[in-house]
Amino acid sequence: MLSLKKYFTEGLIQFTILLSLLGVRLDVDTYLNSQLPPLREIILGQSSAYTQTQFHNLRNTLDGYGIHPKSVQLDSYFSARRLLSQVRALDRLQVPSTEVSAWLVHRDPEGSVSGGQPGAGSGLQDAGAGDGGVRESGAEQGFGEELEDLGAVAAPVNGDLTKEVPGAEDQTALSLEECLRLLEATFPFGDNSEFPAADVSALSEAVPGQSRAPGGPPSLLSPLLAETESPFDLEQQWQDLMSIMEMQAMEVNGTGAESLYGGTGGDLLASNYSLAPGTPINQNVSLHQASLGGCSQDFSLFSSDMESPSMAGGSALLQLAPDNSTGLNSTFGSTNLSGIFFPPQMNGTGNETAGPELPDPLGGLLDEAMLDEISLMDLAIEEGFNPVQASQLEEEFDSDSGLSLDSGHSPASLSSSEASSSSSSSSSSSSSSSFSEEGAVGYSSDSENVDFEEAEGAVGYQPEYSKFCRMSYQDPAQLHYLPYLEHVGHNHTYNMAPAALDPEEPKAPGAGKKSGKEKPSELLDKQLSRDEHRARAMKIPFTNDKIINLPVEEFNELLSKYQLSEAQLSLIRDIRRRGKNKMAAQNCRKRKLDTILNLERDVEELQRDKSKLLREKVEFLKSIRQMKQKVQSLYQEVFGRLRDEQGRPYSPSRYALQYGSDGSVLLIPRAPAPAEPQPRRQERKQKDRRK
DNA sequence: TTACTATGTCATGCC
DNA sequence: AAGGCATGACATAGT
Repeated sequence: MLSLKKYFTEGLIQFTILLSLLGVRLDVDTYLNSQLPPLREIILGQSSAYTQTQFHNLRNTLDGYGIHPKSVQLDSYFSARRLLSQVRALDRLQVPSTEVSAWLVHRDPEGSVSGGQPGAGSGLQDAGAGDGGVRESGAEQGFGEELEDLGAVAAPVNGDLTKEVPGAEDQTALSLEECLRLLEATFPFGDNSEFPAADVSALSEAVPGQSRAPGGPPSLLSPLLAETESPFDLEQQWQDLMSIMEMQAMEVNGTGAESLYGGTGGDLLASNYSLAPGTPINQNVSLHQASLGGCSQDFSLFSSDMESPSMAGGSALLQLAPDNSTGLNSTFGSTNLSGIFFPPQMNGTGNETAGPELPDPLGGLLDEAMLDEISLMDLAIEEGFNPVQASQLEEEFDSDSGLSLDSGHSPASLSSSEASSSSSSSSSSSSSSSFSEEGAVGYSSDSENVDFEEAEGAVGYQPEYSKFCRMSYQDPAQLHYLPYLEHVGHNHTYNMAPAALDPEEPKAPGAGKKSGKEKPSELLDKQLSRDEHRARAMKIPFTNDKIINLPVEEFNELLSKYQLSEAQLSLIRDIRRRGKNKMAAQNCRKRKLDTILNLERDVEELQRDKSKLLREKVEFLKSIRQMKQKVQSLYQEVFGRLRDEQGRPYSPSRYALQYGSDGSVLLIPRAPAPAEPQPRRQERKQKDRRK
């Protein structure tokens, strides 16, 4: 199996790559579905989940085989963007069919071009871009990207490729998630490593002082900083370029969610910094830090965007978040921003505002305060999650890996509404069908006994199914929605074996009123229940139907009309008791069945709700992160523009901005400076932070 | 033959 | 107290 798996996957993936290079899209699903059912598992892993193993192996394969880049032209770039969008769409929409696309990814051997962005170019082989294009976790499930974006809670990634390779068996297993990552690593927003040289380099070179010097200081591209402001409106160019790419993306995925996800404004945000020249790849920067820190140079902030396409794509949120000043204030309150916005990577950046290593500016604010408060574990507790599930979910958040809240974790999740209920619905449906079948069988004898109902006056007792079915609290018609169940009928009259009949039963079965029926007596005998046989044997002068269903008063009156022996009376009472109990048992089972079905529906609904809430949570977390980044950026802008009496900028290591609850921003000394009675300078700026 | 399902029946508790 | 209902447990027959 293993050899087959390896052989097949290698061959198929390589072939797919070749086809992809030729512009042919290969639909693997056909092959997966038709001939070898296990092949789907071979390629995609169990439950079509894109396993981590394959995730690693793709990288392994690409790395090992050293796929070389083609000359990437602008068209190919857009094609790559389209493929990226397709991959995203696949991830989002839970594509019914598997489509494997291949891309050529390479690392610039010189690294000069790719050096500008973390994760760019190095994502494949180096994986050393820290949080760059390589993620440790390979969860390729539904919410992968969204959860990826939650860099605020993402655990640091050492970016060591070897760490991801261990245990990899299929060398060429390809997952969509991996493709996405590769694409992100190859064509990150603003990335220039694999970017068409004709485009990006032209843009980059067009900016003086923003050369691609690998070791160049990651100067902040804040438009407000005169020293770093490029005479060239680089952002505008990038916006134009990104708008084109967005149109490309829209072609693939026109959903509204994609706008939030796929990256409109997020691209813009990323584009603001995407061409930060010579921004070195901080190999040691954790994603956590990357997303929260790096204010001064923005490259860490940017790197998170690079890593998180969905994050970068949060344009709508990005623009909406600042408007929500209330929420922002409520979130930040009068937090002393001095300890919040201090970028950890300020030192060595060449920016004069840079200072020694400083705490993560927003980490303490959002990560610990916000994200902890709405931790998944809390959610798990509130929603009754399985602790294991919750921890796993949180772990995947931390690992910044993909996650399918629907299919992957919740056994039933995959909400039927969306992706969530895939597995849940499947499991539930299977059980549901079984239950339905059971229930239907139990109550399918309605039609079966119509004949007996019509045969009024027959000696044999026939339960009034129509009566008790109507009498039951549930409409029996609901059991008929499964047509095949109508044919399910059972004759449990226990008279199949004549030897089992009471010895006093008359040999001639035609003693009853039904004897005149056209049916053969033997057949009629078989249709009689044991009590009917007994009644006939005891020569009970009325039908079992009357015995059972007459009201007690009428029943007693009926008994009084006849001179019955003690044995006959006992049998009649037993017949009545058993008949009523039989109906009661049927009703009881029906109720039980309905209860189970209702519970099952409730479970499905709750699972859908859970999935929906989790998706909303992911969106909220994304929004929070975007707001955080926006505040970070604004902080940088404001702080960078501040000048003292001599016109010198303030050192971020010594000063910080404090955000007041009333919207004011105070410049305060970072250090408590107990020696100094008062701050050397305190500026109060009434700034409207809202855009 | 065995496992499972559907149904009937009994015992019991409750109303 | 009797009758009826509900239900768990068991038996039986069928698949």
